[in-house]
Amino acid sequence: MNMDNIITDKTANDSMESRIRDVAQELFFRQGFAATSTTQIAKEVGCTQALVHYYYRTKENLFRQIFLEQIQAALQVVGESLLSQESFDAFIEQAISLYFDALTRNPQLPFFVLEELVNNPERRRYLRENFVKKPSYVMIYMQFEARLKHEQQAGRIARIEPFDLMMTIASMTVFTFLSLPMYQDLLSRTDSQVKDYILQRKREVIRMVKKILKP
Amino acid sequence: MNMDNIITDKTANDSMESRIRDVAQELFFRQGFAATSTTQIAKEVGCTQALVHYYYRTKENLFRQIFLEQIQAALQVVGESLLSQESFDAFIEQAISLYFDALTRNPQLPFFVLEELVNNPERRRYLRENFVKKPSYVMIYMQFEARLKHEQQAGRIARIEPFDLMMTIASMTVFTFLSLPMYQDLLSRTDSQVKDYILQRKREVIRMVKKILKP
DNA sequence: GTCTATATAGTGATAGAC
DNA sequence: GTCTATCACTATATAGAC
Repeated sequence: MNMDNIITDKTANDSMESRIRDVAQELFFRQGFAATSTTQIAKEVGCTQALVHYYYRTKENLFRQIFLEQIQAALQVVGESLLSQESFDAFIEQAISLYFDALTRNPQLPFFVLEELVNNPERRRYLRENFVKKPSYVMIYMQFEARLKHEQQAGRIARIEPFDLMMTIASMTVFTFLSLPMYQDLLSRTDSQVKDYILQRKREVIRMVKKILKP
Repeated sequence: MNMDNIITDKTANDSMESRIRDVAQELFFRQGFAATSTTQIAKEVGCTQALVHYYYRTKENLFRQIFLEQIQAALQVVGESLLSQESFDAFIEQAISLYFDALTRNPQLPFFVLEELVNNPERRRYLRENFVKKPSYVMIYMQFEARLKHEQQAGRIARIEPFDLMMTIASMTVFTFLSLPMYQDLLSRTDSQVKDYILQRKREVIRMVKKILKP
C-alpha cells in the first residue's frame, strides 16, 4: 500500500497561504466570523498565529477574500442558469435543479452568506457597491425579466411578477439548506436520509413552481 | 408638555433585572450571541458588567432564557393558527397571514433563532429535548397532518405531503424576513416601502399556496 | 517565509466593600 | 442590589530574530 506518489486532492495547493485560506473558509463556514479566531485557524493549519496575519494582515481581510469568492461563484451559477435556450418550463426545472445541486455540494454557503450580510451592514454596502450596481449583474436580472414577460404575453404561463417568482424560487431552495441542520438533528436523520430528503425536496419544489406558473 | 406621570411603555418593568434582559435581547437579536459581550450589555443598560453576572451568572444563562421565551412564543403562534375551524382554504390564508403579522412585529426573530440553532449543535439538542419530543408539540403537527389528509380524501385539495406543505409555507414566510435587511439595503428601500413589500409578499404567498393546493 | 515574543485591549466571571 | 477591583484568558496585531 505504498501511496507516496499519489496526489490525493485534485486542487490541492500546499502553500501556507492557500492552506490558511482553506482552513479559514472551513471555520468561517462552520462557526461564522465572530466565533472564529486567527489563533484557531493557525492551530488547525499547524502554523503560528503570526503567519496568518503575515499573509492577510487582518482577520477582516482574510474573511473578505473568502466572502467575495463565494458570492461570485454563487452569482455565476445563477447567471449560467439563465443561458438555457429550452422551453420556459424546462428552463425553470433546469435552473432549480442546478441551484439544488450547487448547494448540495456546498450546503453551508447559504447560511454563511446570510449571517454575514445580516449581522454586518458594512458588508451589505460592500456587496451593493461591488455587485448589485455592476451592469453585468443588472443584465442578468433584466434578461430573466424579459424572458418571463415574453412568455406571459404569449399566454404560456400565468401572471406573476418576476421579482415574486425569483423570491419564491430562492425561498424554497435556500431555506431547504438553511434548515438542514435542524432537519437532520431534530428528526435524527442519517446523512444518507438527508441526501434523499434534498432530492425529494428538489422534485417537489420543481413541481410546485411549475404549478404556480400554469396559466 | 409635562409628561412626568405618563407611563410610556405598557409592559415596562424598570427593575435592573428586566432592563438587562431587554437590552440583552435587543443586542442578541442585532448581533448574535458571539458578537455580543456582557460589557456591551451593561454599557447600554447603564450599569456595571458585574451586575449582569449578578442576575444571570453567565452570559449563556441570560441567552438561554431569552432564546427559550422566543421559541415558546413562536410555537404558540403556530399552535394557535391550527385551531381555526374555517374551511381549509380560509384556514391556510389565516395561518399564513398570522405568521406574517407575528413576524412583522418581530422581524429579527427568524434570523436570531436560525443563527443560534445552526451555529450551536448544543442548542439544537436543547430544543429537541424541550420541545420536539414534548407530546403537546407532537400533537400540533399530528392535528395538521390529520386535517390535511381529511381534506385530500374528500377531494377538496391536491395531493401533497403534510411535511412538504409545512416546509413550503415556512420557506416563503421565514425567508421573506431573513432577506429583509438585504432587500432594504441593496435596493435602498425606505421603511414604509419595506412595510408595503411585506404586505404584498404576504398576499402573493397566500395566492401561491392556494394555487398549489388546487386539486 | 516562518518563528518567538509582546503590546494592547477585550472577554467572562468572581470576591468583597458598601 | 450595586459598585470597584481584579483574575485568568483570549483576542488581534505587530516587531524583530533567524
